[in-house]
Amino acid sequence: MKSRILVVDDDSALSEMLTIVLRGEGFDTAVVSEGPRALPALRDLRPDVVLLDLMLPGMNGIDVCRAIRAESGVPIVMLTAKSDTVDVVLGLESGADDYVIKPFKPKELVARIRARLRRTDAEPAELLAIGEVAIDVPAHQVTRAGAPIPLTPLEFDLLVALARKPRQVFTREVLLEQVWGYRHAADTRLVNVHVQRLRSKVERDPERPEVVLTVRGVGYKAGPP
Amino acid sequence: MKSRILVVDDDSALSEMLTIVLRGEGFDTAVVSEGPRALPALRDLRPDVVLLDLMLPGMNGIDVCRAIRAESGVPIVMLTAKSDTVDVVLGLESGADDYVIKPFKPKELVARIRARLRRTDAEPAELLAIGEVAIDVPAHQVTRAGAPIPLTPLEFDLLVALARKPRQVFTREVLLEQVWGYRHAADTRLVNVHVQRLRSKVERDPERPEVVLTVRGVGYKAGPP
DNA sequence: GGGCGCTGTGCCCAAGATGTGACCAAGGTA
DNA sequence: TACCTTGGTCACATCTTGGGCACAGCGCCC
Repeated sequence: MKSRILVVDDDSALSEMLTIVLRGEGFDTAVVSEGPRALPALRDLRPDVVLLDLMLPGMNGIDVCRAIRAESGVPIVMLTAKSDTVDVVLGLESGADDYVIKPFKPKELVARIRARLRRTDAEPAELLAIGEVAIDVPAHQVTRAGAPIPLTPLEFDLLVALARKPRQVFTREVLLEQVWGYRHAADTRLVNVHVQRLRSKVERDPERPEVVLTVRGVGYKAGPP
Repeated sequence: MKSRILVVDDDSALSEMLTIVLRGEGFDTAVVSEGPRALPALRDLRPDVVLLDLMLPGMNGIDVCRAIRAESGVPIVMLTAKSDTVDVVLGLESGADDYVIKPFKPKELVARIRARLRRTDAEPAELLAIGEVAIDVPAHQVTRAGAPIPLTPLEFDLLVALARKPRQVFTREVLLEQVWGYRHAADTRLVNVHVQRLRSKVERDPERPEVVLTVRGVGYKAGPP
């Protein structure tokens, strides 16, 4: 059974691109280019996900989002122009479930949509937290105060491994085994380097880590409390 | 051995439902309906997981969460009303480990709790205490009245060795063997020096040790319980 | 083919941890 | 009291550990 996606977007070039990408990934798609037409389309098509561009003429994307949410629990993924946190926060408050920042990679968008589809019928998201950093494991996304933090796959796995047992110390050997899959300890400096890279992205002040802490002579652990 | 779950929730309908579900799944449960009662319950019951309703508005759930975290590493799973609020909550650095978004299916909640238990149960938290000094072995952390005390690896090992058999006297030779791994006694003054360094960090008044006591002519022992 | 992002490795440096020697203080004994 | 043994204190040299670059190989996507 194909999943149906409703695209609400007034930029015809973009919506055409989206249509091609999504059809190529095996989704059914429909496009409406004006906000007010989103609601009728929603009722007719009963899409599984709504993809909503925040920049719409006539009706603000936020208002469209609220209107949709008022009468349906359908997952809404928003497209926003910049990483402007104000937009993101507004969007989430108005009922959007997820957002993607332009410019985005088609693969990323698709991944995000698939994650959203999985989540509605399966289990709720596995959400981990270290301090004010949130980790959405199935969506493969890390955010700090709502702002997304891009991580490489390895960095993500490393962070998740630590976050799943918060406050517990992991030796470098254990991390090599759990994250890298190395059976017998190789060069443990590898871990140092990736911890440092992870910190440079995740920490507010990498000089004073709060998320990934060093336990000298032992290893690392996910931060306090 | 049944796992104990402490439910902190002021919504009696919900907490009743939770009790039924969790008992049906083989957990022991206890419910407190007011935030301030959570801490005493925590000390009495020593639950394996705390299930904490955020109880918006007012957000006193956050305060309860912080209070719990200040004195225990017990896993905290939060119930929150909407996915929108998760980011907000995270910004408050409450110290929760996991979040479940309402409305949730009972089976999902149980799955999440089991996952959390699996993570922490793998290595049952080894908690030692000498007087008011607490030692969390897997976390490699020592605290006095909630305040963390930084120790070097050697100092930590030394303290743990003593704390594992409180009141039992260890000769310097035995300590050298257990902590340093020296097979045949080297210079035992080494032990003196490190005991002294340990005391300077751990003792309230290093002149009058209460944690690491000297037994003249024999060795050292962990202070009275 | 070209560019880019991810990963792994080598090298250097600073901070921290450890071991040792010398000296002092306290307690016990003749 | 004088002396001896035991433990505590301090200072310092050395070793270890972790962090910070820089760079090379590789795979992937244009």
